[in-house]
Amino acid sequence: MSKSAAAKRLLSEIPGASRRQQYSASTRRALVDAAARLFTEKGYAATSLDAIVSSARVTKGALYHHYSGKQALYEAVFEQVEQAAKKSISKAVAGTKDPWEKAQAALTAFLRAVQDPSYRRVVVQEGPAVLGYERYREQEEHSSFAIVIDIVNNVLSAGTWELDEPMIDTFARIFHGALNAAGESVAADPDPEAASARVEAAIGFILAGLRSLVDQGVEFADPATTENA
Amino acid sequence: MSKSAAAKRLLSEIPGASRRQQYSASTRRALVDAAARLFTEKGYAATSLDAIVSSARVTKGALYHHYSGKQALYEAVFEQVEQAAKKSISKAVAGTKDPWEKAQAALTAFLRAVQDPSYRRVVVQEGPAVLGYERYREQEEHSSFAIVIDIVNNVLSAGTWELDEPMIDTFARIFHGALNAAGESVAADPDPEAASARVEAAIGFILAGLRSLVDQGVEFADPATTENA
DNA sequence: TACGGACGCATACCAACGGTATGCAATCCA
DNA sequence: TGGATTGCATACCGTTGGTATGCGTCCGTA
Repeated sequence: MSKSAAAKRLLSEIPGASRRQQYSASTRRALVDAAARLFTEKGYAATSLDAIVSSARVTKGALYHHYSGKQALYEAVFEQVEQAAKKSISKAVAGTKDPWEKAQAALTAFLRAVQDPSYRRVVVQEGPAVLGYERYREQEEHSSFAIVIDIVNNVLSAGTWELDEPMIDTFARIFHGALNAAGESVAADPDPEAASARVEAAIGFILAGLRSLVDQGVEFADPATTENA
Repeated sequence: MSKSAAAKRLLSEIPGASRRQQYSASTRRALVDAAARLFTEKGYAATSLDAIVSSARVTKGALYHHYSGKQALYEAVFEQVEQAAKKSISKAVAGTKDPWEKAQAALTAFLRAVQDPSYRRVVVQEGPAVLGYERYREQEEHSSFAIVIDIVNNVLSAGTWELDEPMIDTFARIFHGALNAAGESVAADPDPEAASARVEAAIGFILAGLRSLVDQGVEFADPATTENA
C-alpha cells in the first residue's frame, strides 16, 4: 500500500519542475522511504544498502548519486522523522495560550509523538550512535528540542525572576531527556495506556511542584548570578 | 601506562587458580581493556576486531574462544563500565541518611560518573544501539538505574502517601533519563564546571518543588488508584 | 530541430570486516 | 606418563559499504 501510494505520486508532484527533476525527486523519495522502513524495522547496522536499493527498485549507483553514503541517507531519514514529530507537536499546542496549560498539552503531544516506531528507533535509540553525538545534537537543536526550549521558556519566564539563556537550555535538556526516556518507558510497557497515564501523572506532579515554587515567589538560585567566592 | 599495569598484573591475581586459568583470565582482561579503550575512543562501528586483538596482543582465535562475537565483547565492556559507575555512586551516598540529602548527594555523584568518557560513549551514546534496546534496559536494570530506583523510593516514600511499584519505576525512568541527558550536556559544554553548577541548580530546584508539595501534604493523583470511569 | 554536454543511473568491481573451520601446543588429570 | 582437554593461532569465506566506469536520456541553445 505504501508502494502503490509511492507509485501514484510518481511524477505527480512538484508541478513546476522539469521531467528530469521530477524523476530525480521521485527516486530520492523512494530511497528515503525505503530506508526509513528498513531502518525502523531492522535498525541501521542490520540494514544493507542492497536491501534499501532493492526495496526502492533502484541500484547503488542511484543511491550514491544522491547521497554521499549510508550515513547521509540515514540523516535524511532522521530529518524527515524529526520534522514529522515537530509538526505533530506544534499543531497540538497551537491552540493553548496559558504557559502551564501549554506545557501540559506539549507533554501529551510529545509523549504521543515519541511512540512512533520510526521516531523511537531512528531518533532516540540509534540516532546518537549513528550520527555521532555532535551531529545528533545539531539536528535535534532545530526540531524536537526547539519545542522544549520554547515551552520551558514560557513556563519559567512566567515567574517573577528571569533566567539567562544557558540556564533555560539546561532546564530544556533535562526535560528533553526526561521526555525521551518517558516515551521509551511507555512504548516498551505491555500496557502503554496505563504507562502513559503514569508518565503524565508523574511529570504533571513535577510541573506542579515547580509551579508551587513559582507561585510562592521562591527565588531560583542561578549559579551564574549567585556570588560565592 | 595502562599497558604496563595490565602486564604487571599478568599472572599476579586470582591466587587460588591454576596456571591455565590465570592465563585465560589474563587474556580476557587484555581483550576487555583493549576493547574498552577502542570503543571509547572510536566507537563501536569504527573499531575493528583486528584492531582490538592487535592491541590486546592476541588473535581473533582467542577472542572467539572467550566471546561469541563483537557484540558479546561489547557487552562485557558495558558491564565493566556500568559496575564502575555504580560502585562510584554507591560509595558517595553511603554516608548520608536523610532522603533529600541522599538525593542531592546521589545527584552530584551521578553527574560526575556520567562524565567518564567510557560511560558516555559505551553506555549512554552507543549502548542502546549496539545492544538493542531490550538488552540495554536489562543491563541498566541492575546497575545505574537500580540506584535511581533506590533514591526515588526513599524520597517519594517520605511523604504521607505511598506509591506502588510501577509508579516508582515511572518516576525513576524519568529521572534517569533526565540525569543522563544532563550529564551529556555537562560533558559537551565548553565549561563543564559552570554547566555542572547549572544542572545541580536546575535539578535541585525541581527536587525542591517536589519537596514543597510533599511538605504541603498535596495528594499525588496516582492513575492506578484514581477512579474516573 | 539538431546537437553537445550534463545529468541520472546501472554495472562491475574492490578492500575491509565479522565470523568460521581447522590445527596444534601447552596444561591438566588419570 | 599418557590421553584428553583447554587456549589460542592460522587460514579462509561471505557479506558489506564504497568506488570507478560507462551508457542512455533529457535539456538548453543556436
